[in-house]
Amino acid sequence: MGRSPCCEKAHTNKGAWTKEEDQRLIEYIRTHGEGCWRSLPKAAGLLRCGKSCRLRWINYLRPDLKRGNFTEEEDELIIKLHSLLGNKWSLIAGRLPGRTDNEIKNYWNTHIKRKLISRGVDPQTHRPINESAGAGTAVMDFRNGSPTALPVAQINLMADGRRRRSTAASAPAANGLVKAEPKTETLEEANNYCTSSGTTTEEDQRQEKQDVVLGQSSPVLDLELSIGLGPFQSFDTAQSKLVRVVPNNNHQLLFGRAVQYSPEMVSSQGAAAAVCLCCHLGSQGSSSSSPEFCRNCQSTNGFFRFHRPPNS
DNA sequence: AATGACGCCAACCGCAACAGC
DNA sequence: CGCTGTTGCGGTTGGCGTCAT
Repeated sequence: MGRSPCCEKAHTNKGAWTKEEDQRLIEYIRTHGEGCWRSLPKAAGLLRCGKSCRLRWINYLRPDLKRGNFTEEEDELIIKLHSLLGNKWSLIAGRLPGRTDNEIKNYWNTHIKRKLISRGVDPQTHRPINESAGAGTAVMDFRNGSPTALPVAQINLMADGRRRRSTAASAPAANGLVKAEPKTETLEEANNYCTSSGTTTEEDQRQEKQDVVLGQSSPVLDLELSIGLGPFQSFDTAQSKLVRVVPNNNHQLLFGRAVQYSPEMVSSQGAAAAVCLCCHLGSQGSSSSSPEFCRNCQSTNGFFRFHRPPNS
C-alpha cells in the first residue's frame, strides 16, 4: 500500500541547487513554460524531482520575484491578511506581488511573530495576549481548518525552537516565555483598510505591482480572492492560473475546506469582526458596516460556517 | 581567535486537493 | 464513483552566517 514516491529518489540530487542546475531550469522554463513538473527534470536534464524544480522556480528563480526586505506596509498587510486567513500563506502571498508563500511564512515566523508579541498580540489568534492569558483559557483557532486548542497563556517566542538549547544566560528567551505588554490592534483597525473592489485581473495585479514598486502601495486588503463576490477572476500568482468563481447566493469560501468561526472568536476580535465575513468583505454589495451574519453563514452548533456549494 | 548560541532562509517532506480516466 | 497520478500547500528541518561571550 501507499503511494509511490514522486520521483526516483535514488537518482536525484538533494540539497542546495547549483548555478548550473538553476540555469538549466531557467532555460527550460523559458522555452517550454511552467507546468508538467514531473516530466520537467528529465526533459531539462536535471537530476531533481519535479517537486524540487517547482519549488526552486517558484521560490527563487521566477523573474517576477521581489527581493529584499519587507516594507512596513507589507508587514502590516501580512498581519492583517493573517488575522483573516490564518496560515494560508499562498493566499497571503497572492496579495503581495513578488513575494512567495515560503518567503512570507519564513518572515512571519522570524519577524512578525515577535513583532506582534511585542505589541502584546497573540500571533495565532490576533487577540491581546493578556486577555486570554489572564483567564488561563485555551482559544479555539479554526482558521487552519481544524480546531486547535492554543494554550495562549504561554506564547512561544522562538520560531525556531528545535535547537533552542537553554543556557543560564539566555534562559528567558530559551524557555520561550514572554511577558507581553498590553497593546492591541483590533481587527476593526485592521479592516479599516479593507476594500472590496470585487475583481482582480492580471492587469490589476500588474498595476498593484507597479504601485508597490513606486512606493504607492497602501495597506489595502482586497479579499475578493476567495469570497463569493460577483463574477470575477482571481489571479493566483502562486499557481499561475486563473480561478473563476461563479456568483452564487450561497456565499462561498473557496479556501478548499469549510471554515468555521466560533461566535466567541468572532465577537472578541472587535466590532468589525462581528460581521458575517461574506458580507463584511463585500459580497452581494452588502455594507461592510452591517454587524450581522447573513443567512448563509448562520450558526450551527455554535459555529458560523462558511461553505462551498456541493457542486464546486 | 575560538566556540557556542542564535537567526535566517532554502529546501524537503507529508498530505490534501484536484484532474483525468 | 473510485482509482491513480500530479500539483500545490503548510509544516519542518538542515545548514550557513552572524552575534555574543
